[in-house]
Amino acid sequence: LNRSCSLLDLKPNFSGPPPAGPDPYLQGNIRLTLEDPDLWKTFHGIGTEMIITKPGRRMFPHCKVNLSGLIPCAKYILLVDMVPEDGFRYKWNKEKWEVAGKAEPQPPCRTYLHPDSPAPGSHWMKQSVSFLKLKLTNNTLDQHGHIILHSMHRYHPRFHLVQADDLFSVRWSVFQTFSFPETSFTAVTAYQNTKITKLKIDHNPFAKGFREEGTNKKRAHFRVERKLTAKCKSHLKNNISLFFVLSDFCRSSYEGYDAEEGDLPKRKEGDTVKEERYSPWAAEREHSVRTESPAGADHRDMYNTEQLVPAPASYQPYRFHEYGKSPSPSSSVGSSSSGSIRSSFESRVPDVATVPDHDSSKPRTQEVGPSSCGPQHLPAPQDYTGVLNMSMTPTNKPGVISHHIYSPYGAEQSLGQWNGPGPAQYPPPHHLTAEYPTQAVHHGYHHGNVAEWSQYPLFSYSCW
DNA sequence: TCCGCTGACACGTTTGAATCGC
DNA sequence: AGCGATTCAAACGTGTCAGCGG
Repeated sequence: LNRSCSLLDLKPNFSGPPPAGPDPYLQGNIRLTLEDPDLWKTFHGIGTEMIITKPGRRMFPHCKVNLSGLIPCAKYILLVDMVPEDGFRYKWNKEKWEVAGKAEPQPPCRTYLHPDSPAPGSHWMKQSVSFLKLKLTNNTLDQHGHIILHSMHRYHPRFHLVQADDLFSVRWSVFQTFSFPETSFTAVTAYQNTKITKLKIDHNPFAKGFREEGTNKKRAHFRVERKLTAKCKSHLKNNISLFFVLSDFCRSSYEGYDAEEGDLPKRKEGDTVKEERYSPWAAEREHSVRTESPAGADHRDMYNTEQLVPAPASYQPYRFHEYGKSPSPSSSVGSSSSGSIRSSFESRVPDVATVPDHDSSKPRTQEVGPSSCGPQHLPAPQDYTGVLNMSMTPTNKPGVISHHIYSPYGAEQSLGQWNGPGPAQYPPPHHLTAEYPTQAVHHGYHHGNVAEWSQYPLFSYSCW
């Protein structure tokens, strides 16, 4: 059932020291499968939307993957970032998505580091890996480390698996990238497609209160009260008698209620979702038109692979058919390649934060699960919990990379072993936006020394 | 006027501390 | 005293919707 992709190619990030640990050859069977692919496909068939809010909003469905083929004893780091699907902004118009212009400048690029990282392969493989706590925000000044996105823009999550004992050795490590077409979504501040709303309510336990069975009366009552409150505020502000307020409310509120009841049959149409399986994004995903990509990007990906897992043939072609005339600009480009696993040599710079001064002798307080792999002098997993901020911050120490790690589980601890900017863990907002060097994207794999590396953000290729 | 965004709200789930029984 | 099961309240996550503002 699971969608999966096997490692088709494997190369070290760059010509640095060889990967620590076992022979990379042994890693050729690594598989990363998306859990609950049917649910994702159901959403994708309609056109997944993800709410983004200032305080941050979880994804639903949330990213959950299974890993296999890892070396049980070797340590791995698992990351997720969000990649723009294309260079456009969209709008919801008459029950479909339309291009509404060029994409806005890319927000500060962040990567979410799985809280368990780093952990041995046995840990990653023993159960599914959930990114439940990953949050999306539209607040470009966000200080919590959530992934920043633009509303009305399309993205898809991308998973990065790095074999590394810790974040400090990531640079010398092999990493692979995986993505799944059906996980693409449009970031929105309010749902546009009512079918998506219905799907979310039906499948998300937290939204159980909005399901049609049972609680309608309560919510209707709630709406009435809200309406009264709003009207009272409004009318009182204008010194209008409460008598008229109430009489007006009594009329209009029930009109509203009736109208909603009348809407129910429309909502029921959502039940036909499965029959109507289509996607506003049709075939464009296959083409991945990144029309706004920096020139020359194609030459950057020499040492990494992205395992793009296309939807099954039975799934995507109909979308292509249904939306062949989609206004989406990419739908008219290229051809579908569904039906086979594709390894995409997407341009990117495999730069990962590295701190040379890491004290490996520091006592460890916790290991990730039982391990029979002998002594491992590694930081406690939570040390790296959270999100990597891709922004660059001036540091006092030459050669120190100042990627910021945000941790929803303990910000203080998360950076405990980094020789980064210290108190500037949450840098002034201007660091978040202005210092993302797009030029870094073009010079990925020739790093002479650590100081030079510090110019480059982690996975900067994802932002253009 | 339109439309995207925001914040307050009710409802349900999750979490963790407190309590109880063995 | 220690452990596991249960209870309960606070925290959190959710979609809704009126109002705001560009």
